[in-house]
Amino acid sequence: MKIGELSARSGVSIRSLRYYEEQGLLSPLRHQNGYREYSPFAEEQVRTIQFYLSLGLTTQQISSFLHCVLKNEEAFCQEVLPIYQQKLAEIHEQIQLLESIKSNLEDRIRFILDERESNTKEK
Amino acid sequence: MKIGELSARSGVSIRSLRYYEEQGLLSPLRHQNGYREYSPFAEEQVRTIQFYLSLGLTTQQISSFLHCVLKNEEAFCQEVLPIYQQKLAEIHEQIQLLESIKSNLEDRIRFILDERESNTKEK
DNA sequence: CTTGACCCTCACACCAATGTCACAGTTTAT
DNA sequence: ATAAACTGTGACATTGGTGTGAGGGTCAAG
Repeated sequence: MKIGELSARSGVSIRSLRYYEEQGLLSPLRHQNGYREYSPFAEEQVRTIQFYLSLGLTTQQISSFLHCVLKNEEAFCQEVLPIYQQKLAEIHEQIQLLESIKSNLEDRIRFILDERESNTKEK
Repeated sequence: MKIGELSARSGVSIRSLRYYEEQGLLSPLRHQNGYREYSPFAEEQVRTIQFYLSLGLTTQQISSFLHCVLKNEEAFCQEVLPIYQQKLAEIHEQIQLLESIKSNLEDRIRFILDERESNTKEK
């Protein structure tokens, strides 16, 4: 199938499909006219890529194990676990930061509301 | 004081001080030679800016209320509360997203480890 | 007067996936 | 045959605070 069809089937923009190829995640054949020809498996492959992207992995990380996970169980691919663990640590750190900002904001919002209330009563 | 001193006192890079000015957060006087002259209050002002930035606010948001909070109690400045609330909502959303990724990663890590273990026992 | 330490402005780089043009060739349908 | 619908490459924009460097004034101490 050609790129437009793959895009329609997978819901991923043509731009992104070309980008994935540039990053080594897809390797469609080429027709003599230069058009990309994707195998029927490409659709699932694209969904797999999208899934890993949704976990916050970069195309570079994905490219390091995609060839393996497409042919095997994920658990079989040694490269995956350390990347997951590293990503989990990053996520954890980001959550910590956001939680601390959240507390800070909540405190200050509460303070402002309290302040307003006491000023209202005061009068 | 000149920019180098303010930078040293506040711990904020010269580059950032100039950027804050460009964004309307600081308005130092200028000497005839073009050098910026900061008042002694600038140090606290810069710390205030840094604090709001650490809450994840943009310079644009900060500029909308900085003039007020520098002269009044924060609770007095009407512009602050809606910005805090909006920011809190964003943070909340981001945390939700990260938490869902985190669960996903944890599940998959657990699965991989389980898989390895059962394969080990199997043999 | 010269050296070194400041200061100035302007501008590109960054991070990374995606959107969006511009411009051009190909195929398909009318 | 011509227009519409695809496809190709290339390149810039996005986000926003900060780093960094070029190229050039200013000033104080030796």
